[in-house]
Amino acid sequence: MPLVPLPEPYDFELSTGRYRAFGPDLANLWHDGGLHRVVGGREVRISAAPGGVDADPLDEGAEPVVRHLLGAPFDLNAFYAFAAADPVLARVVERLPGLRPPLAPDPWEALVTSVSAQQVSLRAAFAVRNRLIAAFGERAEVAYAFPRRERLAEVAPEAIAATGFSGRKAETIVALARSELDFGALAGVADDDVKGKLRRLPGIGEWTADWFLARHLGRPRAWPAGDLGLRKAVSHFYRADGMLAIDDVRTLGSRFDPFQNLSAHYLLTGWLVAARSEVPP
DNA sequence: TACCAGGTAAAAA
DNA sequence: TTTTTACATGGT
Repeated sequence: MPLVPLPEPYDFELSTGRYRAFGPDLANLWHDGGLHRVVGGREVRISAAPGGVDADPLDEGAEPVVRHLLGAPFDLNAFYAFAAADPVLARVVERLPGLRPPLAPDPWEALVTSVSAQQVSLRAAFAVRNRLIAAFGERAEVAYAFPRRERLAEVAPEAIAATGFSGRKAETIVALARSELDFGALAGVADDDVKGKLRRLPGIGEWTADWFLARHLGRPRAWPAGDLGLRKAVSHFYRADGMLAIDDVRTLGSRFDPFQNLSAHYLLTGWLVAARSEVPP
């Protein structure tokens, strides 16, 4: 089988939890113990393997996408050494060994995905986004290719709203698709400038720009301070009671420098796990 | 039935 | 300048 090596430790099940926790994601579909995604028009099945993952079929050009999808750019060992100095973070990290946050391989998909999650619960976001994918994406075997930017550039906002997006979000997505901005080129741009360019687009605020840095570009210092889940997680682990204000979360982020992104992912996942085990069935 | 959920922009105060 | 409101859906 075609092995894609990943640095140890790596826990495939734990790391792909995002694609199961809030319902299925038709473009990154958990199916029969593996993660299915369309890469270059062909569906690839990714499954756990010693030393990394198996990816089948693994065409030339698919391996970088798979590696990005699985969060290969993150330096987990450096982060673990860093986290050991913070007793609170250390406890969270110890309970999640091998968690390597997945990254959205495509900038367009990352942006639309974040827009879909603005304001609403992730379950609602997944449900609505799946309808967009089914309506405008192309199905391969079990998974769908995420709708292409060129495709959504030519549809009316009303057609997107018909899949469950608010009228405002539907207009945001069409405007994104039609904008002049080269999303791929943002990979070579500094964090603050990426945020500046994205925030000039209608419907894109700081939260969406922060998650683009965190979940697509994998920037080490990305810290979505305005995120409700992160606010709850940080408040849970670093404060006895009450919820921290956004500005307090932003300030607290410097404590994790230069590992804000990994810290955010570990705190969010740790909080999710803790919140689940608190409530008896 | 209400109310909240990984926000944003525009209106009102 | 700061605060309030509309937005659409899914889960509880």
